[in-house]
Amino acid sequence: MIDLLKNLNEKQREAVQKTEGPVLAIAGAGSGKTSVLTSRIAYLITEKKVDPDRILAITFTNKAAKEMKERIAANTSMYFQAPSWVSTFHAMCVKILRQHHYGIDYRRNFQILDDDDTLQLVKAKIKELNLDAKMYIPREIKGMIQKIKTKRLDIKTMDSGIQVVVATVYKKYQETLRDNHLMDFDDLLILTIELFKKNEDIRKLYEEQFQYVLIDEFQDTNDIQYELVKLILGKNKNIFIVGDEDQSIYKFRGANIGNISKFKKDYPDFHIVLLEQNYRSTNTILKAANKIITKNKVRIPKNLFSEKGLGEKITVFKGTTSRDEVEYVAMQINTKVRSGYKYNDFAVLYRANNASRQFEDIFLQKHIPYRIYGNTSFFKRGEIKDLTSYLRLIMESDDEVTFTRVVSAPKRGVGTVTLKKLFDFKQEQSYSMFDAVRNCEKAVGKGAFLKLNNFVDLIVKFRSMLETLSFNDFIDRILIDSGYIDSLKDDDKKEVRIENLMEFKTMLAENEKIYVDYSREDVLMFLLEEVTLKSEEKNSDVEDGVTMLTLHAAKGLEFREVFIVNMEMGIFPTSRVQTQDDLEEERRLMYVGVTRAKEKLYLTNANVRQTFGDIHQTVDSLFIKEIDPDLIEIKGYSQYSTQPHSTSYKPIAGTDPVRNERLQQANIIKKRNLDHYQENDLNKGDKVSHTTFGDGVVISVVNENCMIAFKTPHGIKTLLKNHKAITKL
DNA sequence: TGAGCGTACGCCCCG
DNA sequence: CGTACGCTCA
Repeated sequence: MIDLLKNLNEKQREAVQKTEGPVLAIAGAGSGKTSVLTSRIAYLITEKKVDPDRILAITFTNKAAKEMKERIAANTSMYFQAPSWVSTFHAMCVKILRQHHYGIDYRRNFQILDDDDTLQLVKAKIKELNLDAKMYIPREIKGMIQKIKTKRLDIKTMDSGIQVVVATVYKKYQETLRDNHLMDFDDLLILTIELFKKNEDIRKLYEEQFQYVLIDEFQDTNDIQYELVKLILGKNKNIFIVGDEDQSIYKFRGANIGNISKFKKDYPDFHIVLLEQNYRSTNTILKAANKIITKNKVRIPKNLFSEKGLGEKITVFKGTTSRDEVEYVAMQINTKVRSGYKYNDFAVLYRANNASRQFEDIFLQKHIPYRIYGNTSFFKRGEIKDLTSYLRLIMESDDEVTFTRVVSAPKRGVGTVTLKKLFDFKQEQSYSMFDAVRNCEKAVGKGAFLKLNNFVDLIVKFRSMLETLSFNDFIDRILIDSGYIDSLKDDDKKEVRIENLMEFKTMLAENEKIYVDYSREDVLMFLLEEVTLKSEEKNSDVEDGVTMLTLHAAKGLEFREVFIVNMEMGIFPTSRVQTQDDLEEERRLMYVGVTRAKEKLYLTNANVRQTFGDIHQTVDSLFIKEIDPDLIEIKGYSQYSTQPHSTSYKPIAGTDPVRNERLQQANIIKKRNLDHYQENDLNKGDKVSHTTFGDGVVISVVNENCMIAFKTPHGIKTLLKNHKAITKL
């Protein structure tokens, strides 16, 4: 037990040992937050003799949950089992809802729709309402629906313009989900809240079970998550929350930094612990991070420091092309590995998942082992979606989205018109999907009726095979008997698709061995759940490899050396930034990225980049300029070098000089329109027009910001003065 | 009514 | 460059 506290400083120890009552730990980046959390749980189990099952620990990602479980197990040695309630909010909710599904009138095997599925559904609803998808963009409507749900907005008050449309689509969308025993990610939380509110006895069960509740990354919880926590706690006050406002990066999904203040109000007798000392990074890195984050106006001042000395300077590298950038990263890694570093010591961080591609290509070429975290692209591949949809349909017959997909893979001569008739008929008669098919002859006509019934016969046949065949044989039967494999024969990506399907099959087979005590239907249910809820970890079998991940996914992790790549305006910060708030969120993301590095930080970009098939000249990320130049050394073709531009440029080893020259000489380099930035000469009283908010009047201009009053429903907005969306009238 | 083909359009993060 | 949708033809 003494071991447990030995490696902690005084503040950390305090956070571990203050087990009773509400505790708020403000934990700066690298302040040993995970150690505190795991030590606290281990301390509760070993010292306070708390039953592991009576501890609830909520993490933000599945990866964090997994890591925490492992560390607790290590800390408590072999004597105690790790708590089974270490999970994300969503995973916890699924567990509760499967158990008490009857309390909210859902079937036990309800299905969870992922983002793509919900987008499809929103599209379908927009079409159903005969709305113009050009005017009402499905993506945006979906975003607004999500906002209604996470912010608990009252749709009755939505009575102007587009809001009426959104409210209508929302109602339809929600109806479809409920009628078909489907949930989106927000529903998992909302329905758990509903379950607890409707069934006090069930809520009480959990209040009594969980004696100790711990929540990580509290600054990124949203309103419904807060509500849920309150319900689970009830009268219980043993709540431990950890947070850092500077690392709040999930506003886009409803995260509310205000939840920390709310906590203080709701639990006025809270005990606060400040973890300020950083144990991770050199002071060069911390200075850069501090400097960047102080540009944010909305924050509590805080300064990270460590005892690690200054360390190496931050390297800023600008390649001519994006290929140069990638080659440089690869070269740096290889050089260092030759001098004794491990591939594990490096991480490549990017703003968007698609950036991983070019790194994958070059790493493969140069035999640099890597793994990619948190990329769901494998499960989003068409063929994998098709197969999982088959599995869903075999288990859950009422799902319109899935039915639509499977009935056309392969094509069976059933199209949109027939399906619309079928679904309308189903709705009218309140039939289940399969019952609707069996009785729809009058509604859809004889030909379509036969086709639909043949299809349902097939699915029913598959269902009967589930209990008798191994997963391996089961999947083979589905792929062959459905004609799916045959339909791929003219596909030029046939080999890759089949390879992917086989990979998925192997995954199922492996899981089959784990869940031996469950019915096969349950195993399938768990697997589908996992596919939806958890993101893949590609190439996880690599023992020593470079980690590639998004800046978001990097939160909570650390590496000896970190490359933040594609540091260009429009990529990072993203071109979607419109308001000062948006920009501050991007800046926090930069702060998170910078503070992942222990010893050395690289910021890289390229002078020209190909997007949408066009080659553009890029502009450096403003975050580079926010770092004190004394902390930086410049490498490569760079606008910062003392002899600006091409005079100082020398082709980098391993690149193709001919290609570079061609790029520079030929007249194919189009000036990028500086993304979304332009000089706007705005003054108080000016009339302006905004692409999203319409006409407005400038109320004030302060530095790079301006306040503009728009017509209802937009009202007064604080925007970036030089944003392209603004035009002076 | 469904499927195939051509055109238009898009830079996201997570559970 | 890639995909998703709309139009046209069978």
